[in-house]
Amino acid sequence: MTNSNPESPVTPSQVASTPNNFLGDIIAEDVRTKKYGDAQIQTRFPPEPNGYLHIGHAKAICIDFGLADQFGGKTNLRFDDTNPEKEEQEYVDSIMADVRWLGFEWDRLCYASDYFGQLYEWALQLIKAGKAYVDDLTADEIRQHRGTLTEPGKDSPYRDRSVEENLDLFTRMKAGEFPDGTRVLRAKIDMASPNLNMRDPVMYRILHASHQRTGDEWCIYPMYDYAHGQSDSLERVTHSMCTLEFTDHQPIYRWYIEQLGIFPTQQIEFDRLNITYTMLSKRKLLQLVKENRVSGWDDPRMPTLRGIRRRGFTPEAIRTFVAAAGVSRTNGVTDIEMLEHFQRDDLNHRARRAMAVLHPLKLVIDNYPEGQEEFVEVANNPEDPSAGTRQVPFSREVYIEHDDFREVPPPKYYRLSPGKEVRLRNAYFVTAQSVVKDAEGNVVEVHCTYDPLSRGGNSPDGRKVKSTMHWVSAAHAISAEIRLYGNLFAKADPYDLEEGQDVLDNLNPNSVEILLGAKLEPSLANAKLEDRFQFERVGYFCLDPDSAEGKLVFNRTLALKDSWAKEQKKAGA
RNA sequence: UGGGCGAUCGUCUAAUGGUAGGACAGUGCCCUUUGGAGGCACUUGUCCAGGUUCGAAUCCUGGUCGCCCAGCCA
Repeated sequence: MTNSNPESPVTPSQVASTPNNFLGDIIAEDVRTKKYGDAQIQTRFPPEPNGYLHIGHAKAICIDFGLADQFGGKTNLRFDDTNPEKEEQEYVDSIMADVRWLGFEWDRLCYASDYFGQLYEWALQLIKAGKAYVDDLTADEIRQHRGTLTEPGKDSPYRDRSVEENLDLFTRMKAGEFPDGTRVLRAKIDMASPNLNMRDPVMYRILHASHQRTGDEWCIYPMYDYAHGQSDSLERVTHSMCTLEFTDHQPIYRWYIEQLGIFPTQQIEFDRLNITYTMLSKRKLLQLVKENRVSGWDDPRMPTLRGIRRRGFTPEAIRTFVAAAGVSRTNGVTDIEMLEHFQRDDLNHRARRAMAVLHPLKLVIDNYPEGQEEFVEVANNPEDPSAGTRQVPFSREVYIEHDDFREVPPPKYYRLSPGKEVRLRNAYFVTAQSVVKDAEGNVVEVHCTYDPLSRGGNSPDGRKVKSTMHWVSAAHAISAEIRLYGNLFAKADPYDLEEGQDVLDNLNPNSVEILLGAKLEPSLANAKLEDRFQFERVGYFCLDPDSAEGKLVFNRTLALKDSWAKEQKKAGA
């Protein structure tokens, strides 16, 4: 993937995959100054297994794995599984699969729960050093004692218990002698700190809950803030990248590391990925699934990796997009068009072309012999000659897109209309002659004549046509269900709410449109899952797993850019 | 309001005291057997006010605006 030879061609995506950013600058400097001696660069991707990964995680993954790779280091996948009440094996499995799908492989597979024993020992050590105490205050009382943003907190009345009493109480907490919520272990730091995170943070809470990995071995569980920094330290993570909201937690991690005298990991924060028309709250995403507002975590409208994968997005495009969007410390919102651009760019180069008519209109070629059929040769991908060609059947009756014929053409309309000659792609020139209408006056059939000399799509006399249209032979067409997807949210900023509204009130009511009458060229009957196609002049599509024997379902990944639609919009405006 | 973080084209992001550049979006033209793709061109920006300096997006001072923090969530 890296290219050190300046003479050899470098593709734009390669350039985009190794951008300069402030994280790389920091690591490069640390490598230069040998801050960690001869130790390799070590990073980690630390998801909590309480939901499916989404495009925002993809950014973190690309940063964690990408940066380590760039500097010859390694990356661990570590599950931050310190809250058994929210975490499930299902999520662990999906996260591993999704990381691999994105194209990354971890060095070590770790769990914060691997460190429960060590963390407990360290807690004992802190108690013995007079740096931690058991607090009997209720959650409510602890909150009240914490103070506010502007007022300092108050010491708990249990803050000055003896080491012996703390040791006794904490070991009994572990032994299961106390009910949930009755006591916690807290770090003795500073109740007056302007950083609320430092006002004697809770280290352990009592939770008689079964953990997906440790079962019932523990009934006390460490808080994230007590577990995270030490987990990094234990894995000798040199650079621990995380999102901006954890900036205020750095002092806690450092405090534990200093008190314990263990390996000092360096944490560096970066901005979260935000995308227009998209919502990346794990909690809200869960709600969408639970309330059946979408078909599941893998609904093609979901911003989950599972969802966009089913929609037809590729790991390559996601990685290119993440790199292009960049990383900084500003809170911004990236235009979803940027994601779509890199996905189209990727698919344009790789996707096999096919012809599919979404809204069929029958076109009868009056001077084409009845009962005759022939095959025309079509390039599988004009962008890639090595993709070869295929034979597509042609006959007297074909389907064309309803929108490709206008009885009364508007200005700048290049497609078929009475008396106008156009090209049926790779086949023949045809000229519209007459129409058949139903009782309501809708055009239901168009009759035309063709020029037999224009076989393949060119006339020997050099005649030009203004438009080329896709088509499917009616006699050979296969049917399929087509699902057209749009943005899940109606507003660029889903959180742009009226008083009393919820973000889910901004869901786009038209985020999916299902077409049942589409006609496709027969070769599409052989489509397999993960195959990607460009239906020419329409968009990029992939086979949906809902497909079954004799029942094809295609998802539209993205529509092709449409300058005619833009033209119409301008005319209408 | 206490603390932390941040502010560069419409959007995202470079420039690390020395020509404000790229990508996306937009506009126009060219090309085209996909109104796709491609090519060319164009437009638009350093939050504000002072200061230091030969020279400031960058350094200093003071404002303004935005984000995060008061879970026994992560």
